[in-house]
Amino acid sequence: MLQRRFDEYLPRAEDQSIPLLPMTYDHRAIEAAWQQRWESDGLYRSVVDWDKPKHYALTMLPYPSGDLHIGHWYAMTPSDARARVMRMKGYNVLFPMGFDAFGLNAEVAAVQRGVHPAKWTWGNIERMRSQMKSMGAMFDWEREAISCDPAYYKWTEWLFKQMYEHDVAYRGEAMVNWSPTLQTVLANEQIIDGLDERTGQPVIQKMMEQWFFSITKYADELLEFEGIDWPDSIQAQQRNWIGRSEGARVDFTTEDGDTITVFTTRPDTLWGATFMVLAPEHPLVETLTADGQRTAVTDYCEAAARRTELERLEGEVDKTGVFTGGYAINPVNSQRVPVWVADYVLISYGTGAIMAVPAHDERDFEFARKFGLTVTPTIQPADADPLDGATMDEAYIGPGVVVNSGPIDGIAVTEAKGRANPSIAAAIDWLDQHGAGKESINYRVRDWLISRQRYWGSPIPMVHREDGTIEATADANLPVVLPEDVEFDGRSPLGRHEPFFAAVDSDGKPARRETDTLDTFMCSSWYWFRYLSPDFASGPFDPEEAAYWLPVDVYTGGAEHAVMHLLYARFFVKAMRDMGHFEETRAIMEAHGKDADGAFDEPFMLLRNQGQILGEERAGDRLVIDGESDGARLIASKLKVDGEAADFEGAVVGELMRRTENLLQVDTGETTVTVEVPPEAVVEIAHIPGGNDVNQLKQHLEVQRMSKSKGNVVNPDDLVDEYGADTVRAYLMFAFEWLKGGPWDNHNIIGCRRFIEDMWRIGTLDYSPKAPSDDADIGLRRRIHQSIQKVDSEMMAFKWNTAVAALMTLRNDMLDASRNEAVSVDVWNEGVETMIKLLAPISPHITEQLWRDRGNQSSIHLQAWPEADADAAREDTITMIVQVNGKVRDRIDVAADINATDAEAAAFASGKVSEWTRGNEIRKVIVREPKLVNIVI
RNA sequence: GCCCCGGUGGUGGAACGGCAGACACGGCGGAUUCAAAAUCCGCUGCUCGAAAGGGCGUGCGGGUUCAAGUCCCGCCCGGGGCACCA
Repeated sequence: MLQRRFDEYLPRAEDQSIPLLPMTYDHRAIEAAWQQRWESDGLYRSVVDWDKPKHYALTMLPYPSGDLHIGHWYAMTPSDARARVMRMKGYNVLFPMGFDAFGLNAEVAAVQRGVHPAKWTWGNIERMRSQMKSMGAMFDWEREAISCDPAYYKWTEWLFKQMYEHDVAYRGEAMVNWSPTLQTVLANEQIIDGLDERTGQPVIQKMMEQWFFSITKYADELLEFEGIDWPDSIQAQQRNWIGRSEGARVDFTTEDGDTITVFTTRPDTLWGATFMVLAPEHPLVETLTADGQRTAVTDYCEAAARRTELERLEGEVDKTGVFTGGYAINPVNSQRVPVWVADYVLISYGTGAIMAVPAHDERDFEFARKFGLTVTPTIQPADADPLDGATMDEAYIGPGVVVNSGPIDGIAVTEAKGRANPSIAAAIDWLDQHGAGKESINYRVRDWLISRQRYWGSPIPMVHREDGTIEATADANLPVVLPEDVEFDGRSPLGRHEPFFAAVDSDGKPARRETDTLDTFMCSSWYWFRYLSPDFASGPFDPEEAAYWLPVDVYTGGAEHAVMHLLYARFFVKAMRDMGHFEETRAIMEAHGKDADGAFDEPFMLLRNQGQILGEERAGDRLVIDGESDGARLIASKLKVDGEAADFEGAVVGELMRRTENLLQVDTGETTVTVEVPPEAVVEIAHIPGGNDVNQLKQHLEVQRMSKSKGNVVNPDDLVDEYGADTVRAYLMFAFEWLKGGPWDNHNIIGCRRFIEDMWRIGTLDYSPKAPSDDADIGLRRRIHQSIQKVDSEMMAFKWNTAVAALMTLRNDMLDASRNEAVSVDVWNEGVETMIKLLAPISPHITEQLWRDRGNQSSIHLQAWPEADADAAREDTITMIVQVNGKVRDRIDVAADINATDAEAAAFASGKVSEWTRGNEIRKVIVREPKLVNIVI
């Protein structure tokens, strides 16, 4: 029988500092005591040791927003568990933590509360650091880096200066995104559908002089993912974002002699270019416009400027535009083509001007038909009547053969892009020979706009001299410190704070300091270098540390950073490499015999993105639905939430089980009905007054991100207090597919709490066998060693749910063994110790307590990771599947090493099989020893 | 429109092309209890059947294979990214 030995327990006299074992499993006492003890022992300090293999595990650093969120736990604790496994496997593991502390959010939040951003941020850091400690993670706090600390941003500034001196950073004028709400410019990556991704407010396009990083120089290298193991979706997103298109740049000449350069992916259709279109912001619009058209063009451009990007993208389905009155010459056939202005051409892509080929481009076709412009086909599809520009009713996009195009007539047009398409290759060659244009690659990605008209960020270490030139602040004067005695009124105070902006240049003349600050994404583009040596005073990182720890082996964090942080980080490493910042590190690596090739091309060798924890799913509403069935589902015409059966005649009444979009799964008590709620359905929701429709219903039922305003926040502190960090950690790993995430569910956590309590029972059981048997020993050892194999491989693959499941299965086996009392004490102990070790990365406190309580002096977290004994794990009998025509008809226990002949014989000996084969010719027998026999009749 | 990822019991989720539904929650039945909670034992995809056992089942339709949740083709649906991108 299981028996607890609560009353037998006494603290071990020889080591009073080990926390006392509580009488019962008391997670509060155990967790607090061990966290303190680990800290005082420096258990998680990581120090360079060239005699041991290193492992740099990194998880994205939090932004100090106030409180630690369950999402932080979800992201960080599996990362911690993985780092712990690597440590137990003998690696010297670095697992640091810090804070991404600058940024607009902190500034806005602090000012709203009437607190200084510095005070607000540092307060939050204190709070979150202590909350993080309650996770029991193995963070090495000695290496903490905080981006708003002058000791940190000195090097952010220094790196900016390096970029400037190496022509990677530059000041330039460009059309940029300006947020009137935030009173600052934003990077393209921070704009989604014309809205600022943080506040959801519209941004407008403005011509402004700003600081940029020329990330476009690295576009091609950033498209390469060779040698790194990153998720497909992140690679795809980055490739999409970079948006490489192969084609040509072609110069058209206006009648005034100006050049209009266009980019096209289809130079083979140049002979069909019957007009041109400029973006309203294009610099040549002004000069090209004929007097008679001036009013119309000016009005059009002004109207376009007033519209936000959002309206331009979403509002206009119909093409608009106006003729400038000007003409240009098509260089391939010297034809005179009219030049139009239209906002379907974007100033921010390509050259802001296009050649329009209405016959073979849908947008140009629509425009040409609307304004009565000439359509000239230059591609003839095979097996079709000749295309007629006057009568075509849509643009032809497919393959064929080139026509009406002089020198390239007759060449095949395929679906291939770039030079792989014979017609495009021929056109490019022709352009090249005639000096009319050249092969060109265009990227969608723009240079990274890094200046912000905000206060709470790293200062840009530049001064504007009286003569209008710009110079960098001398290294000796870094960091340029952000002043704290400022007043806030919605705009950045720096531009009005004379003690800050009054500077002197290198000649001693008065100068004005740059008052924009750096995008906070720059701070987080190099933070993993600072962790290596947060106090290092003569560079951003100590090459001695870097040589040992770099590169980062495993990086985990949210996929929302796909085209921001994760792209910038890659760019940064490449730029730092090209500026020579890793040369000393490389030399040290090589001196230690470590291969430095590729160590500085990419920041993170392996990347995994956890999913997101959403608010708890809303179900259980009582629904009354009237509608008609289309066979598969019920189409609702009227629907009432929390209504009564009598509300509609003949209605379906039931409980909401699940909602996806406008499809509801409704449990009527007898069956589950799928209900579709079309937009025109009449919807009544008791506590939402007024006219409701399917959108209110969605709102009402939405499973979504947790937020304070929605009141669906799961507070990790409360969970930890109630269940313990060990249980919460295990639950977060068990309840979700880690890479996917999902809605929070408060009910299932009890299963993990039971599991942890069972671990306690097993670990504290005073076991003695009643009837020891070798069979029992062999059986349990098999299960133990199979569990080691399973848990190890699942953890290495980030499959935390199945790793925990395997441990739960072992728990069940151990509980069975404790009841049967047939295994020897040695095997029982082997099971207990293996379980403690395998669980240690997931639930570090209870395992430490049990381990020490079993008389061990050293921490569980310093023990070697269990290695599976393949012989012990091997099954000697297995269940062989016998199929007839692929259907399972019998299961037979056979020796695991059975040969094909015996397996077949065993299968035919089965009575169940002969019932199915009787009277039939055996056509074929497939034997997959030792697992399966399939008899085909 | 293009790119990426998904769709499996009441729920979260398991399944090297080879026993679909591991593990857990919930549910049902039982034990214990004066009773409840906790705990323990059994059952739990749907369906026909008293049972033995059978049939059906991984979004839909085809295909490859002795064998398909898994591979291929074509759809539908959901999530994410890009998008008047020249």
